[in-house]
Amino acid sequence: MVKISDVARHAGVAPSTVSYVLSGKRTISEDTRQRVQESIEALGYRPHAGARALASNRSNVLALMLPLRPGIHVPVVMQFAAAVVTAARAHEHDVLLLTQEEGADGLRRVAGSALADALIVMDVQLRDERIPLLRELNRPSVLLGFPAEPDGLTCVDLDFRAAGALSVRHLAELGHRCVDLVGSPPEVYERETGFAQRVAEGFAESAAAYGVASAVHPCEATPEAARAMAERLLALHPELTAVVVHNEPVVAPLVAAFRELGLRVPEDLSVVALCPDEIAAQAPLPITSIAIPADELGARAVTLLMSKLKGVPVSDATLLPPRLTIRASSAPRH
Amino acid sequence: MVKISDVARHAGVAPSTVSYVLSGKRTISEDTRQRVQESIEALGYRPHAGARALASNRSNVLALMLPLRPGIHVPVVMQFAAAVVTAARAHEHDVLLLTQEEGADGLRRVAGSALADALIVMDVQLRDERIPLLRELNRPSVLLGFPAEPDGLTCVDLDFRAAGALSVRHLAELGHRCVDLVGSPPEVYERETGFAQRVAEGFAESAAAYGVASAVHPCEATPEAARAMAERLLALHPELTAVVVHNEPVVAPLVAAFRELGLRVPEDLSVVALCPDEIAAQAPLPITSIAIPADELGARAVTLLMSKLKGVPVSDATLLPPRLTIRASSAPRH
DNA sequence: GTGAAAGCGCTAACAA
DNA sequence: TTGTTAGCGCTTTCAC
Repeated sequence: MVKISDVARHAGVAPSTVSYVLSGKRTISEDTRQRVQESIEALGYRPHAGARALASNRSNVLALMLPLRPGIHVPVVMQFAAAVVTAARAHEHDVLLLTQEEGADGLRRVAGSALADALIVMDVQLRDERIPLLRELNRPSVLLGFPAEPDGLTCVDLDFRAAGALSVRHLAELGHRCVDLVGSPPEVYERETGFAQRVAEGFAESAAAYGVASAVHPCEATPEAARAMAERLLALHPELTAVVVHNEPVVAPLVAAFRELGLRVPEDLSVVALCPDEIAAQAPLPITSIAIPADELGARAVTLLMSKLKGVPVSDATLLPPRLTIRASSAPRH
Repeated sequence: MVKISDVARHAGVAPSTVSYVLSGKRTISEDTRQRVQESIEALGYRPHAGARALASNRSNVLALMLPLRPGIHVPVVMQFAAAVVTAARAHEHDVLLLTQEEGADGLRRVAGSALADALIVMDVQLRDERIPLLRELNRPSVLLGFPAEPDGLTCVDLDFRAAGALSVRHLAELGHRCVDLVGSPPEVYERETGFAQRVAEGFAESAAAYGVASAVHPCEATPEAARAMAERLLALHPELTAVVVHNEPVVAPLVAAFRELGLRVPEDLSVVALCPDEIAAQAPLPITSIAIPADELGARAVTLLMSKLKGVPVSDATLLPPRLTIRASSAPRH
């Protein structure tokens, strides 16, 4: 194995000089830098990660804990992971993969053994055993999502309130005057003070602002519930011309149900969904949608961590703006 | 930070004794072991990963390179990754995540810097820039899939030939006497001497063995091609009662096409697919299928690496047996 | 602008 | 069965 002293000898300098050329932590004459770089190339030198971590107290590794539980949409997780790895590499860091299964112990382990300098935790629950740990751990961390008590933690997420508002805005601008929200299952609203509520709030506020008649309907995540919901909505609001859906499994069945009930989409009824792009794009009728911006979330999580590692303070909450992709399911009211 | 000397002092032993208690590399009296363990607990000691890697020349980290390119079915990748992490943890190892994008350089980097002890590479292409590197690198590796020249490399994959055979066997046992294979796009057969051929071979051999009439039809991966294929098959073989599909995007469209042509599935025509379980299970009509056993592949890849790390030789090729899941698309011929 | 040398925390050879 | 100690390869302080 080629080591720093080999490079130093080859270049006719001290090992510390090689180290400084690599780190840029002190000024080196152009001449020496050149020679050292050439020696590094010539010998194919790569610093030993462990030795580096030991001496510098930095592993240059981020730990990323991903959920594997059902209900999480897998492509979104992968997209997020890929974005994290790519962003980390751009900052000379590597990524250690942990599964949610490992829980708080896993985080404690990689932090305690100095395997990782910082932690990214996806799929944060409102009451999460990892939260208290992350507080006491003296390693920077970023959470994807917001727990019940986010104070002092750095959290990143889609701005769900803005997403709810944006869905209404899109429909209002198409001329719709009556829009209902088909939401998540009832227990999601009861149990969590989380994103489902925020979508509903943004939806309701924006509807009020646009003078659009609106209502929110929690809905179980089954095709049968979707069918029943479609019938109920038509019975309740004959004047309904647009629907926002925030409930992934229900998107396709709901559209199918409306069609079976004799409504044409988008001619008679426009549909906007909050769901992963894969679901919206691959539906029989491509659905206008607002997606979780997994790429941006991953990249942002990493840049936040990098700031924290440098000691630069960052804001606790980062809410990414929603983006709406117009597909075939929404059209002007007529 | 608690270090090994703190534990040693607390337990009244030498640091090396603590090390040996942890590694089990020499016999320790039950009494000492007990005291040391208690001190470890009491102080919350965790060995410094970098120091360990430096002194022992082992990082206890596996690098896992995953594909993100389109065409790869994402849930399968995630499932594989999860299995690798879980298996690695069972062997006291962690997993470093690399993206295919990093290519050979990424592997060289993590191997050269001693970040990882061993490498797992998924989605191996027939002509892959990483293959020559893996040969010359003095780190054990396992490939998922088979390159053109697999000699000397440790490869793991589904036994595609057996999968082809199994699909026929299932249908033959249901009484079908005429079975066609709708395969991958033509260029896959031309370009690759890989899994597509092996499926076709296993299919053809098994058909011959069961005395079943059969034919192989490459098929483009589009709904239109699926529709055309359905028409063509019916025209060619009016007596056809079963079809095997090895072409993910075509599974659902093909079934739909047969139905539109007046055939009932499975009453008039049985269908078996080689595709990820998600696709088979979530089709409008759940499809009897043989899946890529991502869990087993991941676990096996890790155990193979562990053997290699211990210096135990392993066989070059590991072919996992196919498993067929019976769903609603296959039934006895009548 | 550069060098010398003291550790970082652990493992494993050697010694008892 | 246990202790002593010499590194592992790097970073960083101190010195010039």
